[in-house]
Amino acid sequence: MVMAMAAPHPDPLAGFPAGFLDGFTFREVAKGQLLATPGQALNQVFIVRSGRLRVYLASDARELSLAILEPGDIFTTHTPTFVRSLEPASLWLIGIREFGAKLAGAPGVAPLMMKVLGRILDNAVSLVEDLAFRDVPARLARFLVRQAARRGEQAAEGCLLPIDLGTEDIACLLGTTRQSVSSLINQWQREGVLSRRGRRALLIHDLPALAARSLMQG
Amino acid sequence: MVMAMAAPHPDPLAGFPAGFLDGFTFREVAKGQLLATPGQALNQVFIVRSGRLRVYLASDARELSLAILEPGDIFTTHTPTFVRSLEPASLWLIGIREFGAKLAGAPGVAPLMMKVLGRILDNAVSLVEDLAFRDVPARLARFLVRQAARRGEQAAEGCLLPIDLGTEDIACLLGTTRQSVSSLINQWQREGVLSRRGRRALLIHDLPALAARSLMQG
DNA sequence: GCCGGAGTGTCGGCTGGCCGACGGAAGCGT
DNA sequence: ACGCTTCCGTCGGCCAGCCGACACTCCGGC
Repeated sequence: MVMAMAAPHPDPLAGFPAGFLDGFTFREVAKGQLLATPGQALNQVFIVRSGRLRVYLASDARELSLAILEPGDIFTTHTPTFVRSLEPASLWLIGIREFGAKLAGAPGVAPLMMKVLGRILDNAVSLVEDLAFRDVPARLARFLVRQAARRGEQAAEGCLLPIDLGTEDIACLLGTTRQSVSSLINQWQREGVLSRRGRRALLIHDLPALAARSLMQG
Repeated sequence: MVMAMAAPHPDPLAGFPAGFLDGFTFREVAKGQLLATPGQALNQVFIVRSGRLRVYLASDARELSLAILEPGDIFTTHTPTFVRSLEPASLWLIGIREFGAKLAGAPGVAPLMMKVLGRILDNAVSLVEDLAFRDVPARLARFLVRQAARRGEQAAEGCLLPIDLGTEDIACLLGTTRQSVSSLINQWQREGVLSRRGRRALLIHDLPALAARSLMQG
C-alpha cells in the first residue's frame, strides 16, 4: 500500500522541465526533523531531492504512517498531517501560491502533479479500505506481497525481500501494534510460509499462500 | 468528514474559464446508477453538473462511503472506488488524457484542480484518522456536531437537526454497524444530550457535551 | 381495519486485537 | 569483554464492538 509511493524513476527530476526549479529554495534537514505539523499557517510545496520523509497522523497514544516520500515526490505542508525526515534529506521548497504560478507557466507539469496527487489519494483510499475491511493478518500479508512485487529478488527457495523497517515501523504503517506484527511473522514462519534471512530480510517461500491470506475478508 | 465535500459555490462552474467544457461529452444518469467500479479500464474525468453522487468502497459484507459529490465537484473514474448516483444527475465527461491537455491549455484551472484534489485527499485523511484513532462514540459524536454546524437550525431548546439518512446509512458513513449507532443515540437520549423530533430529525440539547465526546481518545 | 415490510431498539455471546509485562537477543560504545 | 540500550518474541488479561436473534413500531396498500 504505502510503498506504492516510491518514485518510479532513479532520477528524481525526470519529468520536470529544465529550469523549473528556479525560484525554489533549497534546504537540507537532519535525521528525525519535523517539517510540517497539522494546522500550521505556512503553506508550502516541496519536492524531495534526497532522503526519505514519513507522512503520518498522530494521536496522543499512537501514530499511523500514511506514506513514505522518496526522491522526486511532491508534497505540501498544507495537510492535516505530520511530515518528518527518516534520515538526512534535502528538498526544494516554494510557496504554494508561487507554485501555482509556476505550474501555469510550465503546462507539462500539471499532468505530473495530477499523477502524484492521484497516487497519494489512491494510497489513502487503500489505507481506508484496509482499516475498514481487512483484519490485521490480511493487512500484513498484503503489505508483504506488495513489497515482494516491488523490491523482491527471485532466489532459489523463493523470493528474497529486504525489509529496511523495524517491527514497530511496519505496525505503524498498517495501523496495528508491534506485538501483533511480531507474532504473525513468527506464526507464518512456523507454518513454512516464510523465514528470516538475517536481521533485515525475509525469504518468502509460499507467495501464493500470502496472497490468499491478503484477500481474505476483503 | 464526508460532508466537507460539498461544493462551496452555488454556481457549479465558478472558477472554470469560459469554453473550458468544449470537448466534454454531456451525460444524464438516472437515480441509483453505477458510474464507476474499481479496476475498470476506462479512465475518465468528470465534472458534476447536477445531482449528488456517492463515492464508496465495498467488500462482500459491507460498504463504506468516502464522499458525496455535489455540483461543481471534479472526480475521476480511475480510482479503486465505486461511484453511484444518489438521485437523477447530470455531468460532463472527458478522457483523462484529453483532460490533461486541456489543463495545459488553460493554466488557470490547474490550481483549481489542486484545490479540489486536496479537498478530497483531506477528506480521505480525515476518514483514516477516524478509523484509526477514534472509537465509535467519538465518530458518531463528531458526525452529529458537523451536521449541526452545517444543517442545524437554532431552536428554543437546542439545535434542531434534520437527518435524511436511516440508521443503516449513518453506520455506513462511519464504518460501523446499525446496532452500534442505534444504541448510542438512545443512550445519549437517556442522558438528556439529545432527543428525537419525529422520525427524521434530532434535537440536540447539549452540543458541548457531544463536542467533548467527539474529541475523546483523538 | 388488517396485513406485510421496512426500519428500529435491545440483549448476550463471542472474538480480534490492544495492552502491559517481562525475558532474551542483537547492536554499540568504551 | 563488559554493560547499556534498543529491538524482538511471547503470554494472559481484558474490552470494544460485531454478530445473530427477536420483538416492537411505523407506515403504506388494499
